[in-house]
Amino acid sequence: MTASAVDDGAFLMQSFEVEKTPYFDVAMTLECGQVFRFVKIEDGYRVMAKDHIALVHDKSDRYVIECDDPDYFKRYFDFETDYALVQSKFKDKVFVESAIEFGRGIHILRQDPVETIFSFLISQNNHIPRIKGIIEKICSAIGEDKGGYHAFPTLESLAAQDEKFFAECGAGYRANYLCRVAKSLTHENMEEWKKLGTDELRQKLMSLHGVGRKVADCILLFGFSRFDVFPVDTWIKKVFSEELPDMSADKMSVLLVQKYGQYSGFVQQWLFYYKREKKV
DNA sequence: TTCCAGGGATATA
DNA sequence: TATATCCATGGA
Repeated sequence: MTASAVDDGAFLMQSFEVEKTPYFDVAMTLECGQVFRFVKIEDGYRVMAKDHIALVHDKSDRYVIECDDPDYFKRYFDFETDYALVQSKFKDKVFVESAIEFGRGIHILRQDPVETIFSFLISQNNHIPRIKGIIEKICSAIGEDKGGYHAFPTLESLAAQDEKFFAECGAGYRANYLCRVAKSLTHENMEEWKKLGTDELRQKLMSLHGVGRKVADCILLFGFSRFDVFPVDTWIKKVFSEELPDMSADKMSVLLVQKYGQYSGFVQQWLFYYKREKKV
């Protein structure tokens, strides 16, 4: 769908602007693998998040963000964090500094916890283009029709589906995970989960069928804004294949959090993007 | 055509 | 605790 096709939508009543700096780049932020519900439009991106939508227009000196809820997207894009300060903490790490130079404009999005749980369940052993397709099919099928786009489905509507539904959306063997997790989450209170410490919250997440340490850490980072995590996937394994040979992903994750501390999540994302995009 | 992907569950030792 | 195998699917 083109921008003009949705420009007249009743949901795009407000807009705000963000000055361009080296520390925020919409393309990097969306394309770095942390989020799956966005499409490229002529002058920027169309972003769907939970039940919200935004059109991000890339002007020469600024971004103009048309959306249904400016407060939601100001928080979503994380304009509060001082990324220059975070990046300044890693000047002495040679490889990390190269990765920062390459992905300087990445922000860690503040995504909806439930949407993040289902997105990263689908992500396991899967390619990013296909992950996007599966999520889109699920949203189109059972997400609320907002007039021009579909919201991410509510937990109730996800829990009402059987395994066959998720399989027909292309989820493969993960259909069983999605179905079971939807049903078990209806007994949980996300607001209470948000109050938990990182380790305790990880245990909660890993108790869900199909959620291991890596997926739990992605959910912690992107869905609960916990930065003291270091998700280790196939790309991060490649980054550390010489430094940490023959080490399990879980063990590597623990070790890397010890090494990079409270800002581990940022480091992980810079390295992931650098390795995957630049293929170094 | 084969390989591989933002892995995890399960069985086995 | 550590390792091997299986899992659906489609992009490259």
